[in-house]
Amino acid sequence: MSNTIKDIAKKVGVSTSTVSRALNDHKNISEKTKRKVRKAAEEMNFQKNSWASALRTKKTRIVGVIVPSLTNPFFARAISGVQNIANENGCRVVICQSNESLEMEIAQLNTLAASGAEGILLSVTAETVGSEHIESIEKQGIPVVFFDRALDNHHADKVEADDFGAGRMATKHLIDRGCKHIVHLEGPPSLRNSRNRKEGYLAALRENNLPIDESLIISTGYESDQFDEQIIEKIINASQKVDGIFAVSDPIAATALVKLKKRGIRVPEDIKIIGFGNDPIGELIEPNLSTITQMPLEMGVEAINLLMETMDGKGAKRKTVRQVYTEASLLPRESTIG
Amino acid sequence: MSNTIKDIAKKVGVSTSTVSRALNDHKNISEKTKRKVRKAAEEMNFQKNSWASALRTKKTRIVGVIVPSLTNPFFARAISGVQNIANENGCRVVICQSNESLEMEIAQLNTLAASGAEGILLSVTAETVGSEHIESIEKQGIPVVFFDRALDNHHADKVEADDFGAGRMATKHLIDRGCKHIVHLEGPPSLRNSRNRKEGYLAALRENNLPIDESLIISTGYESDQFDEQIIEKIINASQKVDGIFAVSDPIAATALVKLKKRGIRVPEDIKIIGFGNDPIGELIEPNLSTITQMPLEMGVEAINLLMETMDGKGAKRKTVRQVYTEASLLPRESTIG
DNA sequence: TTGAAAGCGCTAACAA
DNA sequence: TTGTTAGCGCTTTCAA
Repeated sequence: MSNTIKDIAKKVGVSTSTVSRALNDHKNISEKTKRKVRKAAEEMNFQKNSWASALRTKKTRIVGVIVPSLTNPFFARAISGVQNIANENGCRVVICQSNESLEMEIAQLNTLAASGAEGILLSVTAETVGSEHIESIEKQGIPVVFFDRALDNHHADKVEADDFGAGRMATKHLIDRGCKHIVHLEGPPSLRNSRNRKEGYLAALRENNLPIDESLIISTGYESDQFDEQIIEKIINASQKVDGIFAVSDPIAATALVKLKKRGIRVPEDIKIIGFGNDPIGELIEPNLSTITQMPLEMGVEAINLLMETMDGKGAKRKTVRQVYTEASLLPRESTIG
Repeated sequence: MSNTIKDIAKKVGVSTSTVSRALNDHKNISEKTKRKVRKAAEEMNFQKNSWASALRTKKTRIVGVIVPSLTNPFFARAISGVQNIANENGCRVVICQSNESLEMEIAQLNTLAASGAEGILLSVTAETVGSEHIESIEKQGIPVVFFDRALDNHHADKVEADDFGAGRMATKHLIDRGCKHIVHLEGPPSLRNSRNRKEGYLAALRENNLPIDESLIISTGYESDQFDEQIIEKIINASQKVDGIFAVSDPIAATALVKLKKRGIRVPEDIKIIGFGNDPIGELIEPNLSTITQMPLEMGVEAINLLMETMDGKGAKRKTVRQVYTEASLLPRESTIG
């Protein structure tokens, strides 16, 4: 095993407490001693035993991250952002996937709490409705920060994309391209993001004096395997001839695009389609999919910053809830322009 | 904070050592005492402090996993397998992504070692050539098990897919469908997987008395953004008319498919294409992509089992290297059948 | 079968 | 500015 502060103390000729303080940059230690101690630590390749430290201080420097799925490029990227900042600050990141299952989400939260996570970054599942399980974690003194997917009836800090603005931007883009009868493929209404994107869609219609036709709002999931064949029927058989589609996600948009093409419908000539999220898939399908880009890395960074601020808040519990919005922007490609 | 064994001891009326032993199922404790202690622990919702335990026993029950990228559905799934088994055995899993960078891989290995990982599951980057960095970890007594992507000149346990067999199967499938001039889009030769898939391709050609044409073997990466436009030129301008393509990955196969279609080449009529890995993208492109399915979950399970066996090996260091192959199978779709 | 006591490596109150 | 000392919660040797 590696060296301990005792070894350093012996070598430098001071006490272990002086070593500990020097290493932790305590203010009451002379620069000279600090230098000597640090030099010795370096030479001996000292690694502080974080369990001993955690045991003593009750600070583990562990943060947990729970995402619905690691496969989603968005989350993978956001996690990179989290890891970068966390590591810079001497924190370890423990990553968990809930696989869109509330049961898993609860289990992961409890496991994280049991393993001493000092804070948790959470992106909820589409199944998550109540927030008792989250409150129970917070009651244990572990702060939770939502990122990307938040619960709106829960008072915790949140980092989200501007889903409303982005939904409006996407819809406006279709309108600008001449669309009059725009379908919205709506995500699970349990998710705040889905609802906000839909609200953006509705706002854009209203602002451009287009009628809102409830039959053009069709429910689906986020992933392509949740795409139901009936959606195509509904689009084709709509009372008004559909000429635009705004989908809640790129996989859904891409699936719709492919299936419509199979039915002989031309994209973008007959129907223009825009997705959401800038999934790599959009560049592979034909025609390329217009989409909304988010900033996953930045979102991860914002979230971990918020969390660490709270963690280091020395018990001074803040009463305000902070909400950070990251930018989203339009990425027009062939499926709306071509 | 939560209860300690001291609290349990007080409640049950025994000593802390008895509680500790009862909880750890020590053989010299009567069943009656064990029952009482466990009941109390349950009632008090006792969570053992793993740092105190780690500090004392020097066993952390932490395993690290390093993958090139979390975005890859294959790795995300393999990690699920690892997490399931690890959690069942009271282990925590720390996940890191190396982003296909050797420098990152080295950094992650060192971070994991410093945070006391007792074992590491590693899927190397395409840049990884030497194995000094891995040896240096092993010298610290931390066993490393390769999964999916292994280094062949390194004596550590490995869990891999049967890339050779799968490459042969894919190529044989094209031959069975009537292809005579088959291009292989080859992955980075630094990766054992790439080489094995290519060897499978060559074997299939040989076994079916087809000539091997070096100009039909074209280098590329694993990801679609590593696809070079020149590949298309090479395929179109080949001396012999190409009628089949076996690509090292689905993203590469899908990109080739899309770009060939843009050039007016029909798939599968003119050229049949098969990829590797069963990426969701294969079902979204038109025509659907034939592919090879692997068993990511099983691979993760095998890998963590191997690692835990070694970790729990009570110092009895094994001298043999174990190698596990997981099955791969053919998934024919429209791009070779249609 | 159980208990007493020491100690893992670190930190922090208190004393000097 | 530095040292002494006690103790975080757990395991384990030794003794009973």
